[in-house]
Amino acid sequence: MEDAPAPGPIARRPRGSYSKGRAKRAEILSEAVRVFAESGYRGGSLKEIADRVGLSQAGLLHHFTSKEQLLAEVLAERDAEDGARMFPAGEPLTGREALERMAGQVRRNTTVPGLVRLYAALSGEAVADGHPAREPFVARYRDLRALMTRAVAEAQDAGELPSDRDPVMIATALIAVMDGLQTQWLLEPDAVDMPAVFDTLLSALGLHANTR
Amino acid sequence: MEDAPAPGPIARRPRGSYSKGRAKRAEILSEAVRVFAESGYRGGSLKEIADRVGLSQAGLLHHFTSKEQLLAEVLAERDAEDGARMFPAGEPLTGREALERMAGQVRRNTTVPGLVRLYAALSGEAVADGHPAREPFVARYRDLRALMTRAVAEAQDAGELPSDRDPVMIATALIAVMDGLQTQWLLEPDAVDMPAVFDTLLSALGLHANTR
DNA sequence: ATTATCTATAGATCTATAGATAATGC
DNA sequence: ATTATCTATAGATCTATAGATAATGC
Repeated sequence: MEDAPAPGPIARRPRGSYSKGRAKRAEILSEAVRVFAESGYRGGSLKEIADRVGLSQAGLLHHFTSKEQLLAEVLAERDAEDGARMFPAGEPLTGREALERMAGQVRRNTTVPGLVRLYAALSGEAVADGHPAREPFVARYRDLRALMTRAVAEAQDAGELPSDRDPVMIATALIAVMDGLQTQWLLEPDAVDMPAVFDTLLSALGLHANTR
Repeated sequence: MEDAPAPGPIARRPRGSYSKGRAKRAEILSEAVRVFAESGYRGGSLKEIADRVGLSQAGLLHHFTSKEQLLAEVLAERDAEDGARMFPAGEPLTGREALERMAGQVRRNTTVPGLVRLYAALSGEAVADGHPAREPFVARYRDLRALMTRAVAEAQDAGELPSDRDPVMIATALIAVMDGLQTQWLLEPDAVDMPAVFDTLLSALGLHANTR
């Protein structure tokens, strides 16, 4: 009805962010990863993040309307990036390949302690009712279980894994090992060889080492 | 030299706590478990604990000199209790028995979500440098790995597990699964059957179901 | 007399908002 | 003109301590 640019008070239209703003926003996101990794979401303060990117705390909140929104964007960014690495869209993997990607991720994790810390810290908090990371984490595990369950079932069909086990159980266990290893490794890196443990488990489960 | 009750100013000697005090102290400890389980150590406040046991926050600090000391006592108490259940002193277990105790603990965990939450929340925070729970957690995992490594090696020697795998790797993996399952289960209890996953893994690893 | 609690308070934080000023780009 | 920042501040917390009062038990 009144769609035409009404000659009302003043015709103002948003111009969008400047390039300087976009750069600062990205900088904030990556520094937020570090701070949340070190102190968790509750423990990490906006002031700490702001200081590290050279802004006042109020200046930071110009880019993100609340601490919660900042966390949401951090999680969305990490999920997109990590997911893309493990299971690139448009590149269908065989079951075996998916399992090997998972092992590859475990190997890679040893080189990015910061990100490992982020997930360890956040998942610990996220189990609390009403925590802003709870829903994202629920969804993440749900997806991951579905994905890995399919991979395990496929590997079984291809005769690369014994078929007498419920793929859901095996998939859930593999994800659990991956997570549990991170906690032990973060606490005592020299005492826990994450990739070795994971590979040992895969082969103990009967994944026959072909190319590996 | 001056050991005799010096006739100094006034001969004062501490009398120890009254029974009412000891009871309150125990009450505080068990409520602290709940609060730390719900909100973690950082997120859990002394006021919340004090309210629940019917004390003022300052009144609570009469029994524990600091929040950190309260946490230390919570951890010490839980460790003693949980450790005693899994590996009772003076009752030597065979490797197989130790593995079955572990499976039993996984089963039991499904009945005590509060305690599971406590460990999930605290281990997430504990990976941070300087966190008061860090050292206790490092020690706990170190001990647990040693214990389970011995159990796995023994089970191998007894021919109940394939012997071609490094017992340290298997032990570390089993502990990791136990922990990782808790996170997934806390987030979506109905989607994760912890005992079933753990049992499936044990049998997939070749632990032949005798009595089980 | 000693322990158990309370009220009050100091001293730190923390997040989010209001309102001003500086920088950027149609 | 709009975006990017800043300073200032409201309003909540939080832990720990000081100093008073109430309860307990040699």
